[in-house]
Amino acid sequence: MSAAALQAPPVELESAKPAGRAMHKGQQTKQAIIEAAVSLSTRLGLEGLSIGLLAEVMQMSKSGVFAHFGSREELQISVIGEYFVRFEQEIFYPALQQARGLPRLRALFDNWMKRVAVEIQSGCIFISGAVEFDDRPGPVRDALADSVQKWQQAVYRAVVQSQDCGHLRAQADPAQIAFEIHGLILALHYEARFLQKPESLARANRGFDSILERNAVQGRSAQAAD
Amino acid sequence: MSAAALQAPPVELESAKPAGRAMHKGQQTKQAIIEAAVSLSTRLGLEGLSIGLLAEVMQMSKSGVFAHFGSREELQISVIGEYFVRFEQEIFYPALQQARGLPRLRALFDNWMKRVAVEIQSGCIFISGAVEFDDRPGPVRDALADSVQKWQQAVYRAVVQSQDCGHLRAQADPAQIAFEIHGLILALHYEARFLQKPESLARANRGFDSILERNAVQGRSAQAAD
DNA sequence: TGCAAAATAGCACGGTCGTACTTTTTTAGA
DNA sequence: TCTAAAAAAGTACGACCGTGCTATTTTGCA
Repeated sequence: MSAAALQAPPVELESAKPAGRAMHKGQQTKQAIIEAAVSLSTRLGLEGLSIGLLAEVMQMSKSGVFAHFGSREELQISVIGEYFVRFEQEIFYPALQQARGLPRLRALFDNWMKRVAVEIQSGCIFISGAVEFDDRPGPVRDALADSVQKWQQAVYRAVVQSQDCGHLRAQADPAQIAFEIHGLILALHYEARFLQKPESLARANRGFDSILERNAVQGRSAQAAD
Repeated sequence: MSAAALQAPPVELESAKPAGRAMHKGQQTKQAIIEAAVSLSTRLGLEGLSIGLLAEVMQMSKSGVFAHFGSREELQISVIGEYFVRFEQEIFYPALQQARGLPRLRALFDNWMKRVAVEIQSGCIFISGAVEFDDRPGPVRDALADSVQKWQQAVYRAVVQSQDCGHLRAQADPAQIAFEIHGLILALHYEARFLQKPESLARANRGFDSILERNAVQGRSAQAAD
């Protein structure tokens, strides 16, 4: 027991501060490496991310970078984790400030669109990763799928809440709505980033509006909706 | 001029037979290599396709394979060409047998769905390639984008024809409809292949029906539709 | 059937990759 | 300030990559 107590790092406790909480040098550079790795991965994909290139960007030696992770897979998993955290912070949490139901669902989609508008230039790990790992089982694929599904759950809940609030038809299938929203985002990403069609952003927005209209409450003057 | 005539291969004329038209040995094996390459590329992506692996599959030497193409890029372009031809033959041409308008559009989508149902196991070069080459300009990207756009044009035309035939509302934006169809296919591929959700096939079909309903001719009893 | 030409194989090169092992430098607490 | 531990660098290895160059084998027409 006392041996275990010795192994536990004595610091760690004042963990309140979000970004700059007292880190040792190693943790700081590890965080810096991960951020550079995320930036590289969005552009080159998780498979295009190499330790050599990462070391070059960081102006470190390959082995210096490598030591922080122990394997390439662990590095990739760290990247996925960081990417997911940003996803939450940029899209999910801000949307929580909107009222439950349609307003929040709208905010979720709008924030998502804003993000994709940026990713048209850089790329999205959840999309490129799905292609890279779709028949390569293992911990990286699992981490990726977990993150994506957590995110999809959030969208799904927002749809269900919109039904509960009477903003969307109760008979509508919420999973079908989430599926179609997902399709719009994927088509936007494909056509804007690969085919370079600038009108895609407006197309995705129109598609979303059309989904809401089609699933709006009928008859009784559409209660709180918009 | 006579020199040009000499360079033209003297055979080539009885080109009627679809698969086995009189080839020299070289052209036969080249075709066999391309077919193996397509099979590998659907699973591993155009970037995952390596000459070494291809040689192993073909039971040939690396240099033997390489000589047919002169470069990896040329090999990739050949794969894209072959893949496109199959796309046409499996999806596009059969749909032409249906009557112009909604029936043909439906056939196009149905054939497409049948194909994607298979690609859930293998993969789709037009999807993985878009991710791999979306910020890598060059002849491969161009070949890929050309093929995709040719296919999208075909879908677009089928939509416009459905309007011309009075099967779909004339006021509808055909490009928007094509965009949303594309989204359904992409979501299907993503959720079925990566997330392994078997209900995605039904979701895509429901989405397509919903697009048709929403854009059906109003009032006057929907002329020839369905 | 012989022979040029086409097809295939063999081999080597420089490059990048992930990662193991060792050595040096930097860090931070007593 | 001294020193053990943490962090980083150095080096090397085996694997695979695309591709050039040179043999060897196989083809198909005169």
